[in-house]
Formats: sequence, C-alpha cells, structure tokens
Amino acid sequence: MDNNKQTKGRQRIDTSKRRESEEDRLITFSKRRSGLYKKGSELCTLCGTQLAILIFSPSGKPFSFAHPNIEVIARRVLETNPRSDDQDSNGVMDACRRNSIDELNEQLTLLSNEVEYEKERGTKLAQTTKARQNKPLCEQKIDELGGYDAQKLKAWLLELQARINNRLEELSVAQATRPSAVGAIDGNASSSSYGHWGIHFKNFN
Amino acid sequence: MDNNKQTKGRQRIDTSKRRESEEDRLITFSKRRSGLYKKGSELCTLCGTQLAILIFSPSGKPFSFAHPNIEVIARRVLETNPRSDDQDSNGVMDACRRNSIDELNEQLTLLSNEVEYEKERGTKLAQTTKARQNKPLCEQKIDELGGYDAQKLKAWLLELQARINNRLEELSVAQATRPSAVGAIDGNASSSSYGHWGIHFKNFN
DNA sequence: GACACTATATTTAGTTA
DNA sequence: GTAACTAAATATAGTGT
Repeated sequence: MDNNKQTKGRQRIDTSKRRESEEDRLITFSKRRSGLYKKGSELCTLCGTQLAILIFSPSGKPFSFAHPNIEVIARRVLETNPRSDDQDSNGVMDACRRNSIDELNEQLTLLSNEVEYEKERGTKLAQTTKARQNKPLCEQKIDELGGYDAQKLKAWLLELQARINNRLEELSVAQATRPSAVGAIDGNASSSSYGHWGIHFKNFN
Repeated sequence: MDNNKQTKGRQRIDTSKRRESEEDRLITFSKRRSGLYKKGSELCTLCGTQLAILIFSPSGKPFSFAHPNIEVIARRVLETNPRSDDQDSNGVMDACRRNSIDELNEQLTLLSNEVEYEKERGTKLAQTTKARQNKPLCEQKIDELGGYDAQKLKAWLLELQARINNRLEELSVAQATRPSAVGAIDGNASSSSYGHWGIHFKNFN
C-alpha cells in the first residue's frame, strides 16, 4: 500500500458530523476558512456583490472577511436603531404589517414570544454584573469585563478595524480596477490574499 | 464537436474579473451563493463554529446565512453601540500594530472621537428628513422611507427573522445532535437545505 | 428562472518535509 | 505551527429542459 499510490489522496468525511479530534477540527477549520474566504472573494469579483463573513472559531476567536459596503449598511442600521432590536419590536411589527410585506407578519408574531424569553434572559445577565448596568459595553474598561464580554468587545473592534481598513483601502486603491476593496481580519496572523483583496491583521492576543 | 463529448464541461473562467454579461452574473451569483452557504454550513458542523454570511446581490437584495450565536453578539453590539465608525483610522491601525488587549482602551478612546463625528453626521442627515428625527428606522412607515432606507430596514428585518428562527429551531430541535441550528434567509424563494440546517424564507417583494 | 446534466476546474483530507 | 503534495471528492460553467 505504499508503492502503488503516494498518498491516499482526499478522503471522504462525513460533513454532517463534527470532527472528532480537536486537532482535526483546528486544521479543518483553518483550511476551510481559507476556502470560504476565497469563494467569497471570487463571488464578489465575479458578480460585483458586497459580502461579509463572520466566523467564530471553536476556541472563540473572531474571524471576518468583508467587501466594503456591507458594513456601511450595518452602520446605517446601527445609527438609526440605537437599541431597536428585540426588546419591544411591536413598532416594527406594526410598521411592517401596514406595509405590504405580508409574509413578515407570521414571523414577527412568533417573534414576540422569543422577545419575552430574551428579555428575561437579558435581565438575569444584567443582574449578575452590576457595573455593566448603565455603561455601554464600549465605554467600560477591559478589566471590568468578564471574559465573555471582553471577547464580544474584541469581536466588535475587530469588525470596526475591518471597516476602517476597508475604507482606507478604498481610498488608496480607489479608482483603479473598480471601486472595490476587501479587508479580512483574522484571529491568526496569516496573510494570504485573494485576488485584489486581502488585508489581514494580526490577532489581538 | 457534438458526437465525442456531450458537453464542454466546466470551463475555466477568470475569477479576477467581473462577469461580463448581466445574465451570467446572476446565474453565477445564484450558483456560487449556494456553494458558499454549503461550505459555510459544513464548516459549522465539522468544526462546531459560529458563522454569519451576509451578501448583497448586484441588484441590492440582501441574502444571509447564519449559525446562531453570531447574531447574539451582533445584537449586543447593536444595543450598546448607538453609532461609531471609520473616519480617521490611524489611531486604530497603530493600536492594532502594537497589538495587545490593553491597546483596546486606546482604541476606545479614539473611538469616542469617531462617535462624535458620526453623531454630527447623523444629525445632519436627520435634518434632511424630518420625520426620521425622533423615530427609529424600525418604527417608520415603509412609504416614508426612501428606497435606500427601506432596503436597509428590510435587511435588518431579514436578519431579525434569521435570528428568531434560529432560536426557534434551537428550541424545537434542541438537545438533539448538538444545540445547533442555522437559519438562512434569502432574497429569493428557494428552499434547499444543507445538512440539518437550512431554514429559508421567501423574499419580501 | 429553478433543475438536471456532464466534463472539467477547484478544493481539500491525509500525509510528508 | 506550516507549507507543500497527491489523489480523491466536490463545485460549477456551459448546456438543455
């Protein structure tokens, strides 16, 4: 079994179940994440779309890949909806119901139950960490944050970085091929690139 | 050339340039988006990661695919960070370069300036559209919104739906294989599924 | 305009350097 | 950790339905 073929080549794996070994998971994650980014970037170039991919590794590290304008929209949403979201979404329900988007109604009805659930859950969480009560996450000192929140903050900042650097890339590369640029932030310090995309940063830690 | 081979099979295309024909773009978009989702869902199952993919089609329709908890984080961010963003990213880049968790504080300081800027900008924008002043986007009537804003609202709602349905799926499928569930929302009314994921909704329009 | 097909292009599991 | 390498597994361009 070693003279005929040099390797076993790609083996089939069951994509419907989690990889057993931690190591395998990590390797697969790394390889496939790259693949996903590549696919994403190709989709962007080929079709001129905007794209954002967010991944959290098994160990909780945030990874992201994005083609600019997605986050512009995200920001816009963010700007206009200070804390819309769940938390009483009735206004939304009404607005939507009144406006021809009929199918949304059912979904939103289901929503209210979920909202209740989330509300309660949120309250509980809030009670466990007093200091958090009145300060937005972004204004707290890192030390005050539990590991979980810190992680989320990191994620957010990573996103922010991506956004900013996308903008920069846009400005510098600018008018060239097309007004396009993609920034990718990785939890790891790898730095391959895909086509004309591929701005990579190193991990925080 | 028609007796030997039935088809030309897959042809090589230049993935570094936009597809010429509008039709090709659409077809490629559709096919590759599916592929991307599939890859994404496989990555999730294989490695137990959390994932969110957002795409805006050439025509501006929002598409998304997500594995639950990503959007939990997104919501948190949304709740705690009314507005923030690019505009002068030098500080951030530097901090990034220095690269430690302590630098996050610096970034946050710089951030507050950004926030100020965005706030102003937001105010200006708000002045141009009176009705928007005090109402969050989500409470406005669709008719009052410009096409652009309406689109963003849709995107947001689509995300919201995804989130909700993820939760629902979690609750129902629950303890099974693992506490995992993915919801995919598409601008189109397709409804294939990937593994045990794949909740699809129809388009708004 | 979603599906099915088929031949080829591309990705990647397992392995080795 | 990581950077190839190889063979097999998948994805998909072009096509027809």
